[in-house]
Amino acid sequence: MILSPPAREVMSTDCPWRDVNEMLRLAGLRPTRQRVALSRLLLGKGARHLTAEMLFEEATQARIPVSLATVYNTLNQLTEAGLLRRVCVDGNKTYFDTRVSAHHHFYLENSYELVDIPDLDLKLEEHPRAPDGYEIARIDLIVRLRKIR
Amino acid sequence: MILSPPAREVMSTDCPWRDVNEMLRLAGLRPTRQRVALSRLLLGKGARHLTAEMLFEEATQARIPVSLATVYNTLNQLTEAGLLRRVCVDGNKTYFDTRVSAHHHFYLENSYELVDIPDLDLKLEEHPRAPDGYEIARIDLIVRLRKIR
DNA sequence: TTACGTGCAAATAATTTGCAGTCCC
DNA sequence: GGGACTGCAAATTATTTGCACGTAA
Repeated sequence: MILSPPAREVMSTDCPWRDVNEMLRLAGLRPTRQRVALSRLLLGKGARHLTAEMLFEEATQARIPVSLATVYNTLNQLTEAGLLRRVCVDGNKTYFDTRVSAHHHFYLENSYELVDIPDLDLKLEEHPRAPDGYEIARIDLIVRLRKIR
Repeated sequence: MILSPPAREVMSTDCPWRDVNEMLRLAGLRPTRQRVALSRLLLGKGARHLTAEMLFEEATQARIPVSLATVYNTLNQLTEAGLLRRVCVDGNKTYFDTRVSAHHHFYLENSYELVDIPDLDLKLEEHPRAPDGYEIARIDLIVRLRKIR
């Protein structure tokens, strides 16, 4: 089930209980303890880029009892529902981005961090038209950065 | 060891024996049976996008006795040497691109195929400047395509 | 000769899945 | 109460590595 953008906008601004519950319900997911807790961690503080392992770690620190498998499942379900976006950087780790609107990324090769590129900095390319018979599903632009010296 | 662009240009245009041998030697790799054979498959016919598994399959069909591990090792060594470029599309498969100069890709989501975007079709974006202290290592642009209907 | 390569099988790493028990509606 | 969800452990997939043997210089 795909959530329409406006619905998402409202829900993710901050993170009071009812909103997360409702968000999950709208996404067709039962608001269980684990899902609610993970959603709050994810969406409670602006744009974030997390791996499953990172979120699991955070949950553990926050004394939220949840298994790694459930973290994976939840991330996949929220992605499915359009509440998260999968970002692939280097093949051996999958990042999940809490900002789902169109935007691009810097990848810091030294620290393995993913950072949003401010829209202002990017007068977007006239992107190529899709070949006949195809439509553009999405455009991923990743600028890989390396520390100088 | 990194090969300078001009050297590469010359070597990869076609694929006579001596050139591949020399190419490998210049890259600091001993031109063994397997490496020579794999290099010819890779570089013998224009731009290609292959996974290790695909190359292994091709080698097997061509009666080239080589192990999957050696295919992986060779791909990594050639990438290291700047003769191939790693492209990450969806996290669970690594593609190797035989074209190492700057260019971008279409990814066909239905067939899991990677295709070069003709340079003509892409008036390149004024790409964002790197933040202070960083330099741009590389820019990856992937336009994901989906078949219409 | 001798260091570098190769093949195989075993090791890793990230992620998924099967299933028995648990919890929301 | 019943189906959806969770946790655990086992399975999968892509890739890497250790080591005995082979081969190019």
